[in-house]
Amino acid sequence: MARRKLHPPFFARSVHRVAPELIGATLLVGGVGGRIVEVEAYHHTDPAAHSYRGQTPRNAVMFGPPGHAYVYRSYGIHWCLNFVCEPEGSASAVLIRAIEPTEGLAKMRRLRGLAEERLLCSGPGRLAEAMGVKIAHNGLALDRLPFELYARDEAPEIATGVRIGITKAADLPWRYGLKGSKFLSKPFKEG
DNA sequence: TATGAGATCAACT
DNA sequence: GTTGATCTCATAC
Repeated sequence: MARRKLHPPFFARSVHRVAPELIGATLLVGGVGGRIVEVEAYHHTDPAAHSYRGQTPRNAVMFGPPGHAYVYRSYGIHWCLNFVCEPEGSASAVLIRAIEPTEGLAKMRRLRGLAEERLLCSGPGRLAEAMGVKIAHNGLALDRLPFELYARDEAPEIATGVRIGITKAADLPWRYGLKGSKFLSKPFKEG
């Protein structure tokens, strides 16, 4: 498989361009991971975004340069992985919601304490646990280990829909997924 | 299939 | 004190 690395300029654009282009890309953390099949875009003008109300210690990375990882704790227990986008200071990010596991299946099963492959990485909290992502990854550059990001070979069919689990700006269609994938956290409405 | 509780932390009221 | 970019397990239909 031809592997083209994703370089920092890829992320120095609008989240709304970056998010759909991440579908089908390969993400590895510490050598394990797979193909990204579901993401959501969060822009700082968007009431659902952590950055909407300005900078705090938690979301500071979102206000830094693009091409870095923003990791936060969700509901007190889970870790969620985001990619910071756009030029410095714009404070937008793409939430990685689901991955089709291809590399390091055994290690990810061990980290998740789980046998079923379909549920390994199908959800933001799940994929973070499977790849061992935690607060130590907050602020790390995405073009350096332990992160590895590779561009997709061909543009896949993209499904779009409303984002999941939010109450503010819940009608914005900023969720993107690989059409027909079994590894989505939730199916997209048929279109 | 569907709802409900619990885990547990940062930000906000 | 409440809420949220969540998930798992339990109990009820």
